[in-house]
Amino acid sequence: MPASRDTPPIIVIAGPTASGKSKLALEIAAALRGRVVNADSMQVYRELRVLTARPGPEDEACVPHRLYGVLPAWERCSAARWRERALEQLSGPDTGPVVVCGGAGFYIEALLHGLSDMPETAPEFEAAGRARREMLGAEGFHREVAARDPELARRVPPGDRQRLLRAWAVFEATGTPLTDWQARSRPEPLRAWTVLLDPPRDRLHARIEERFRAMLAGGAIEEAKRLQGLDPALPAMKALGLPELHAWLAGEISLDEAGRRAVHATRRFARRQRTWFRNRLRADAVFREDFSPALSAAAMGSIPARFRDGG
RNA sequence: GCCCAGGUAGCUCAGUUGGUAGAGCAGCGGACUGAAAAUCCGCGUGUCGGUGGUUCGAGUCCGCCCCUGGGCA
Repeated sequence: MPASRDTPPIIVIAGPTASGKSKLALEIAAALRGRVVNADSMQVYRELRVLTARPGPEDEACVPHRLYGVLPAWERCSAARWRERALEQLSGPDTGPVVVCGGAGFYIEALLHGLSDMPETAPEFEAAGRARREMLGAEGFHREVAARDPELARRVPPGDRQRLLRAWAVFEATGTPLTDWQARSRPEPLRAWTVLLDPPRDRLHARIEERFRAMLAGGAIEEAKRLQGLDPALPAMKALGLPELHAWLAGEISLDEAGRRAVHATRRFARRQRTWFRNRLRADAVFREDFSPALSAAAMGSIPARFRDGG
């Protein structure tokens, strides 16, 4: 059954960073008279424009872009928060297909397959967990999590502080193991047509490098300066290139070195994205060639009629 | 030309009194249910610069040669 009457068709454009997603999404949304919805965890932050290669005003003038730059950098986005807002986009007054575009595999999965329903946990619990881990050490903390949620401790190694912290905090906040919450059923999956861009590694690497140079020329330094002084633990402060530019601004490394590190970090990120998409995303159409008008036409052509209708 | 210090994995280097090599980084693969551009997990054969010798056995000891850095002339 196609998407129900009150839900617009969903087209997903996924792929590693610098694979040409935004451009393709724009073209598809323009052709089908739909809109682009951001599925990138960093492009949601208002102050991050250059460093995240966010679509510019010209693009937004051409086609409606949603969920880009919608949160200030000092707030914390999350898959759940993003998902809620993305769902709003599916039930809003707009017409035309929704072209979900982004490199955050986790976000895309959260939207399409949902997250188990569970209460939010106040940030204090996480802070307490951090202190606890500091005190007990990695192994000790892992054992403590194991006492509360053995199933999770089995899955998650002691080194994975983020997941352990989350599990600890959820138990402290709710008295119920995270695993139990996660065992709750997820909603019905949403139907979507998923296009994956997966260009050759060498091309991707070259593009990442030239793109970073363009970012520097395009105001990345000013952008980084404006974000100096914010808590480096904030998600927005983890944007690729930002810590590196901050290190340069602090006089710790040369600009060249900052560039090398940023490009390097971006490549590694692209590798993780490919792993996710390759193994976890169920793509309906995969394009491995470089971005081009021909690819754009082919991608467009892959979309079945029932996903084109703006109903 | 002489003296010294080095030449070991793509890079930086370990290698105990001789028992046919191992870390970090890079790279690659993988995981992923409210931080995800995050957070983790796994994967190490390489003419030990070359060559001749000593030895049951040489990255390790000896000779010669080559290369790199530094010093003295």
